[in-house]
Amino acid sequence: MDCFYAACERLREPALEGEPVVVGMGFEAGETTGAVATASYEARAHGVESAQAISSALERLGRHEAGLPDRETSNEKPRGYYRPVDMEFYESVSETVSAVLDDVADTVRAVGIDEAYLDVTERTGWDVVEGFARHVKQRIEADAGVTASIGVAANMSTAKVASDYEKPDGLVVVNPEHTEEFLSDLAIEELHGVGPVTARQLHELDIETAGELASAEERAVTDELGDNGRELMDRARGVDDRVVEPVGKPKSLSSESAFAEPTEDHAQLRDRLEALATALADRAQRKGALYQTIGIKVVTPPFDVQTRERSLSGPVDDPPLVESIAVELLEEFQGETVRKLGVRVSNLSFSEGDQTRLDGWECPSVASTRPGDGLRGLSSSQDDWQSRWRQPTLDEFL
DNA sequence: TCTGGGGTCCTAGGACCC
DNA sequence: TCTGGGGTCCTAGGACCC
Repeated sequence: MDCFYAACERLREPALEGEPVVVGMGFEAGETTGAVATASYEARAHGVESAQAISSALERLGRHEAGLPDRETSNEKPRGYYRPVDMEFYESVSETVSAVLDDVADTVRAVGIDEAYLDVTERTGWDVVEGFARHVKQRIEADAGVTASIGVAANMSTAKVASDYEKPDGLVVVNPEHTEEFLSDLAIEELHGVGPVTARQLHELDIETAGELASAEERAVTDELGDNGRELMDRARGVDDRVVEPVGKPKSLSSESAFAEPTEDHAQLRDRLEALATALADRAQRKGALYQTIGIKVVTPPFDVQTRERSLSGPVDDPPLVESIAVELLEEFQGETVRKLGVRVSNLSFSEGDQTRLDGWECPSVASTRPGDGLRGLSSSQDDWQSRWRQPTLDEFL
């Protein structure tokens, strides 16, 4: 989808059509930290980009204040419309789009909220696929009111590149026999899977385009990039054997948040971590996910990411335990200045049916844990709990 | 580019097992 | 106790993506 969040905002606020629109976190009153999630092309023209700090975005593009008369004159700084992220609304639009995709494709693999791969092998043919794709675009626009860019190719990685090639509202068909030709002049940065690090490594090998990567000496590339290098060379050659499969169940769930001002106040850190843990455990419960590993993420200035995790002897749905383990893992960072915290559950399994609660399995000492309880109390109750879950040893079994 | 939030996959060492 | 070969799981970190 093209500038999906901004397109959604225009859907319910048509006056934003043609105006610079910026959607992001931290745009609401009282918030100071945040970043751009999506900028419309009009906003991008002023240098506003995804992932940009809100302060930088505002420097480039001022903000229309709601309710104030528009006093814009030619010599005034350009202004745009800033809107906070509203995931619920975007998800509802996304569902409408998904319904169209499910209808037109054999298989759909959703990638995030605004992208998908479609296998349409059985629905169309190379001679008529352009018309087919145009039809899909029209149906998306008619049903959901937002535009998509489509790339058609013989495999996933080439189709992805093709879809980015003519954004917005693009439609690019790469016939199988033209794949190499299509890719040859492409900057390596445009290949899916090449980020800043890989791009730098490739530049060091004097490789600038997909065509150069395709014909590079394999040894040189794999020495630098390992297996990933071989993979990227295939992609650059238009070779990709992956099959379009629907996304499965999530493998991990996480919740994180940044502080307006980095802090070393451990009580404040713990409070934030507990709130994150509670929200995360709640989300896992709603999704029917059991977790066997609980971890935290601690980001210290300038941007050092550290993670700690602990695995249990069996999968659980136990919100108080998520909280107590997270807090225990945080102990190690006592005294450190922290700019961002996160909690994660992984090693997920999903119960049949809609099991939302393992009533009767809760360990009483954990259940009775109060906010003021000491950590030692928490960890010993966790040991109790673990002993209930541990697989019997051979001795016990015999 | 001074950096939000939610994910996936890969690597590498260590513990442990047969 | 100067030690093969194959394998799994756990933890921490890193690159990348939307």
